[in-house]
Amino acid sequence: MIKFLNTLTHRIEDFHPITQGEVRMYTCGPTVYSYAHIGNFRTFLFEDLLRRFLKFSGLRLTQVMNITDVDDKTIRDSKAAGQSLRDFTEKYTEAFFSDIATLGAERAEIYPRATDHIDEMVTLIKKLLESGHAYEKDSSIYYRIKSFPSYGRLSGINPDDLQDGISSDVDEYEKESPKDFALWKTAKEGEPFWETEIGPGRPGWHIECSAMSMKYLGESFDIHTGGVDNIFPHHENEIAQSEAVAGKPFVKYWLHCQHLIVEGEKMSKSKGNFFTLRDLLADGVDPMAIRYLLLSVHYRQMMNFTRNGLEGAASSLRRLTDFLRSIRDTTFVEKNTGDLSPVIKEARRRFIDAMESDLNSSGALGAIFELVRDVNTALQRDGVTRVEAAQIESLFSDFNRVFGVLVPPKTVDDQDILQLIEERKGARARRDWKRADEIREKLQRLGIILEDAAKGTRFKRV
RNA sequence: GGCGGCGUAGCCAAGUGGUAAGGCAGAGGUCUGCAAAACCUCUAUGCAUCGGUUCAAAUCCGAUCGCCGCCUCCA
Repeated sequence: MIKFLNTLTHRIEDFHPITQGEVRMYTCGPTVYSYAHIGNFRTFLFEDLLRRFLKFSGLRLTQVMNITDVDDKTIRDSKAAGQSLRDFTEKYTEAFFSDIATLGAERAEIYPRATDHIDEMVTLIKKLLESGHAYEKDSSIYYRIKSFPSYGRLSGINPDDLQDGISSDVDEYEKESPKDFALWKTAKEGEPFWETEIGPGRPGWHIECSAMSMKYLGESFDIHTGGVDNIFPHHENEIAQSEAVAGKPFVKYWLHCQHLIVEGEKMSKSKGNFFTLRDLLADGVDPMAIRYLLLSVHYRQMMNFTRNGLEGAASSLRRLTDFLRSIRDTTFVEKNTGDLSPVIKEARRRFIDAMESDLNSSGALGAIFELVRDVNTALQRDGVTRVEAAQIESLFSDFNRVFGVLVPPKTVDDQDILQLIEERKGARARRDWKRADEIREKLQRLGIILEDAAKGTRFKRV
């Protein structure tokens, strides 16, 4: 049974999709005004892990991830760049797709752009105006929080307790209550706007997610995710908007990913610890090590992203890939002293149990690594049978369907490397260790590690 | 001020009542021409501190200390 901690109830709950066998999920996507940073990717990869595990569990899945391509920041920065909003956001949208592909994330079914759904948003706003949940003030339109009694349920915030800080009202527009939020912002000089039935202007941030999620997933759907910072006000506002229109529960399970810090400090541009994927790749970091590291810590746990951790993740990953290779390279035995089948079965059970427990990825990895040790021990002692090897391959294949951290080894059989290995083989046969070591060292300088195994010499890149 | 989270070895981290998973790093050993990989052994009588409940607590309760988040359209 899959269980999730539901932000809405603060409880671990059994997961029962609204329609049996089918999951409809909305994951808050990027605001495309710059390259996404490592913290953003933690959330996106958490969503990818969730996506993969739901599918692995046999559920049919429709995932929608929005692209926010109009808001204060995209407008501000496109202006600064001297580009149209569309051209500007297109650049970062493409960068986003390219980055998540590098990190091995599967594609969602639908990636709706906010600017392609202005009509849907206008329709919602009109309904909110008609029902008295929204009001117009100086040509902008606001949501009246007082009109929605359960406002604050998700975040546990009582609107009356909110500090009326000066900064909470950054808009110069007038509102009935400072806590009310903008659904529609009237057109301003020099800013993009849409000519609509509710006047010229642009949407507020929250309404896009209500409009697009309901359009593609229906008025009630199963899962909605995002970073913890979205709980309030973004997701709270989405609930208020959507339920006021539909009159039924908006989302059944809310899942929120905790933030990360970098080298023990909150990530910020001024501290210089603000990493994009490109920064890390330029530093020679393996994207799969980043993926592994980000997935290895439970998603609700604050994680500390460090250089040290990245190196550790790369080593852990290498242990897994080396293990798989030794399974593939080994000569099977007919019979061995210990039957591995129950061990493999137990590892699979523990892996799935952990993942079903609110995506306990650390526990799941623990199960995999224990199997690795047990099988390596068997390999050392006896060897494995063909049947056992097939069971291990099958488990690892399932593991990788969920984690997606093992990439097939590059099959670039570099002719020069093979030739040098062949030459070294001859040298070793002649017991010409000097020449053999020269070749090893030469290749090592090129990042090629030679390993002399029972079945001959093999190489890997570091 | 309001709401919430966290504190487990050098580092990362699982474990929410039954006697401390796992990974990385480190030390010693086995194997190997050397090396790598792998394996074996070692590395927390203890889970921030102090009390309490219990036959039994890292796990439940209370207090204290420390760190952090949200309440600002930052994942």
